[in-house]
Amino acid sequence: MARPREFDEDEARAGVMRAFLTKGYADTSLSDLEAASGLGRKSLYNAFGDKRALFVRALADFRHLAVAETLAPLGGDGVGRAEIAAVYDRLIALADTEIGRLGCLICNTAREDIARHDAEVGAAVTDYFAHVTALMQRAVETAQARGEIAPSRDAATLGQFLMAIVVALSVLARAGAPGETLAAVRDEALTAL
Amino acid sequence: MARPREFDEDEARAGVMRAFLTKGYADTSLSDLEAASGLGRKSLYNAFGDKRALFVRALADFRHLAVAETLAPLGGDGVGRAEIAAVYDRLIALADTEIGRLGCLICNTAREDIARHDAEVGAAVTDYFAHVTALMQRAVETAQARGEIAPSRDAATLGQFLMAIVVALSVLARAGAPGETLAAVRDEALTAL
DNA sequence: TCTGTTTTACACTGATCAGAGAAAAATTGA
DNA sequence: TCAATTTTTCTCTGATCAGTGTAAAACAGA
Repeated sequence: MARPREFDEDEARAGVMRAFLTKGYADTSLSDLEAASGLGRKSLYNAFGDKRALFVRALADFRHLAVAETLAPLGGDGVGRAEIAAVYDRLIALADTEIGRLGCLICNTAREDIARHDAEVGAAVTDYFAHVTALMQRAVETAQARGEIAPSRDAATLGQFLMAIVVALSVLARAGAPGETLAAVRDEALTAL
Repeated sequence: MARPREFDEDEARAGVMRAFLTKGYADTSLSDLEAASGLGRKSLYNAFGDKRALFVRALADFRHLAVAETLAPLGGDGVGRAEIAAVYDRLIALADTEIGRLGCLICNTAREDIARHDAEVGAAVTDYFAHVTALMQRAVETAQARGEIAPSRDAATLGQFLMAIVVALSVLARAGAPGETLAAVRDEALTAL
């Protein structure tokens, strides 16, 4: 039929995601993306489209990765207070790795100009935050049913608060905050429950 | 002596700060800075130095502005729980304004590549977070002395937690989160005290 | 071996970037 | 009115930007 691809698409996308994590959308050049993915420019365009398309895909890749790994404890049934704590623990452990210190691609993107002018990018940010909020709220409701959290507390309000802690931990990790600071944030957030 | 300046330096710096708030360091062009400040390129360079120098000054300007306005309740003596709440209320009120929706220049900068490679910029981020933490810790200690917060709580840990809430509110404001979300974060954070 | 198809490598485009050079314009002191 | 000084306006530079055009390379089927 035709010449086969010489690259692995998943590896290339992982490299692209890492490049955008490091420098954001605007400041990442196509040369950066070539280097990070190992692909030539024309191959990148041929396989994924233009820079914006690459970024939108990276946002989706990051969300899937975050849901599958960092937020994994909240994914199953019967999750409660322990799983909320487990997510924070994962975030703190991640902050001790090279990739984790790059922060959260969605949180980082919230600060970019493209999030304000590109509806799809803006929605990716909003939707992710809403998803984290919903996961947290569900865990709160289960925890309340189990008696781990007082039933008088509003689960939706707590869900938003617990999502904000995820955001704060990601931003502080990117800012290079020490592990003790992240642990302090986790401890007090859990105390609030 | 010589030809006098035709511009007001404070106004120009305010415009520069707004431009960097909107698009960050890397994505703000000198044309953007010209438009935002009302100055020609050569006047900008003559008065302030290069783009990096303009940015470093904008970071300092933002910090002074934040300390003098948003964090003002924490500045005096005898500040306690009410003043912590007042700071969060100011942040939430700010999020309802055009400038407030641009977020916090320091938090935004934490995500930029320049914060990782430029020591002075990185220090500006770290120092600001440390300053907010110290202000919060001091308020906690006063509140404990007054009996507003249990003396068994660790003031340093609470200070870091309360700083993280400031960061979260700023990032969520930039992300366009509704006021109810910000209020939920504030309410639960204060409940934790 | 040849044809058709896709991927690859590489040079090229016009636009924009940060910054510098040159000279006119605007002031003060002489 | 003139000299000295600084700000301003404008032009220019080499570099880099995102994206494209071209053709060689690598395969499958005939």
